[in-house]
Amino acid sequence: MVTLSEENYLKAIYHLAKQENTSVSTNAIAQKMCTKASSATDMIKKLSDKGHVEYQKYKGVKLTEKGRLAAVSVIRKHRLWEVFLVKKLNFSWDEVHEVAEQLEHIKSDKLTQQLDAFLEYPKEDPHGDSIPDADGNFYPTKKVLLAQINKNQSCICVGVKDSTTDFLQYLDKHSIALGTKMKVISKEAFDESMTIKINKTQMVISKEVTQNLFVKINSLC
Amino acid sequence: MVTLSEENYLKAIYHLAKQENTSVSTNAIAQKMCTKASSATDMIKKLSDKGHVEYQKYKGVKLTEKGRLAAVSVIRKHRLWEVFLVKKLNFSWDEVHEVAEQLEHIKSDKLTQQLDAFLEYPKEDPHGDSIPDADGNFYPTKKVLLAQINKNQSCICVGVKDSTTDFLQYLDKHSIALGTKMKVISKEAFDESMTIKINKTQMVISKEVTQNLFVKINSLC
DNA sequence: GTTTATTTTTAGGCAAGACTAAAAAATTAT
DNA sequence: ATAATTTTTTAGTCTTGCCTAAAAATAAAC
Repeated sequence: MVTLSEENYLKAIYHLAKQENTSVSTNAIAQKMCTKASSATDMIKKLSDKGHVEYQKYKGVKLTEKGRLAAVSVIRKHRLWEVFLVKKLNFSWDEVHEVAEQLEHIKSDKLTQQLDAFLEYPKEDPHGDSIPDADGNFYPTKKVLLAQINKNQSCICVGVKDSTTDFLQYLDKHSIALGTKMKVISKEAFDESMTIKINKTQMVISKEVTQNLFVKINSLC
Repeated sequence: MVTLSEENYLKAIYHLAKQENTSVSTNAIAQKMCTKASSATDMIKKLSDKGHVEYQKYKGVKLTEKGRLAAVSVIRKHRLWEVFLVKKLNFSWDEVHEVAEQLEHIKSDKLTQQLDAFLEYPKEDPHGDSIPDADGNFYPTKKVLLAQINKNQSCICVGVKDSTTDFLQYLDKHSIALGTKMKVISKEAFDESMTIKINKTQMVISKEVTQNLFVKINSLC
């Protein structure tokens, strides 16, 4: 049995290591969890005892396969619930995270499985992040930052890098959502701003936006 | 802020007092919560400090209006989630309770409200129990036990009194579910068993069943 | 290659929620 | 009405997850 707190630490470690299984420092974990380093050390010992991480004093931690699966299971649930909230309950991008943080800890294999089916096996959450399958495997999409798209190329919004409320609200305000198609009209060398066309309307977006919006190249047009 | 544990105690007290606001004993609470009386006393003090119950030493507790609303809010969420699980995720009667026990503690007014709308404002959960509205008001259905239905009367199954797994599985096995229409063919004075007709098939059911199945009289036939 | 700064760990405490054992109040029986 | 029994409360402990302060290990600076 893995506690709620343990699940949150595992998730934090997973995200800090970002797929590669690099070693994660105690301080980094403490910072991500908004606790003190001593609290992180306590939890690290517990996770180590339970076989979720490999731990050597002063050397940081690495997730074991057991720990990775536990973390990915939580991430899978989090992302499925986000899809549910947006698709079925009309939540907007910036409202889902907090609730999904709670829902991700519900323990019921049948629930997760049936929810997945009910949502018709989505591959990505509303922020464009890949949803792992029940075995913990990801099928990542080849998303790139909008900044890397060339003039006259078309693309589809598939996610965000920065997921702060400010940015998500900016996008909502300018009618940019997951699945929105856009075409790059021009790029300014000076400030790296970009003019894009969505439907019939053109708009200028700053470097900050182009570097935080993930898109998939739309090969159809 | 009301903790998970506090919510569970409030719910237990509410159910023990069963609508009327009668006084509930420490022992009864402890038993319902599967803890010891001393633990119940501890929590009672905390709930009293927070204004959720009126408490006098050795005299038991009564819910305050604040406490009642907190309890009903949890019950509302529990029952809405049960409807969701059965209607949308194909859970059966006897599988929902455990999961709903977890989901009922998710804190998000918007979630509850949107879930209610998504389910099209159900009035009853899969066991036939009334779902309170957002203000904590119940609109109870006039359900009666099947035992009280007269010969040749028709009725619709709306719930169960005994919600043990054994009973729910018995019902599943005999194709009796929420909404199932049935007609009383005959009643035996000897053992209080009953012959009922569901669709075209007749079956004999024991006193134990008739006294644990809630039905609504079907005035249409 | 010491010395200084940073990171990490240890040690000792605190609050929540549970427990056991014993004391106090209330209830029941004689 | 007093004795016996049951219920409830108190007192003291335990575990989880957090904290602060101090010690130990590592890393950086000179």
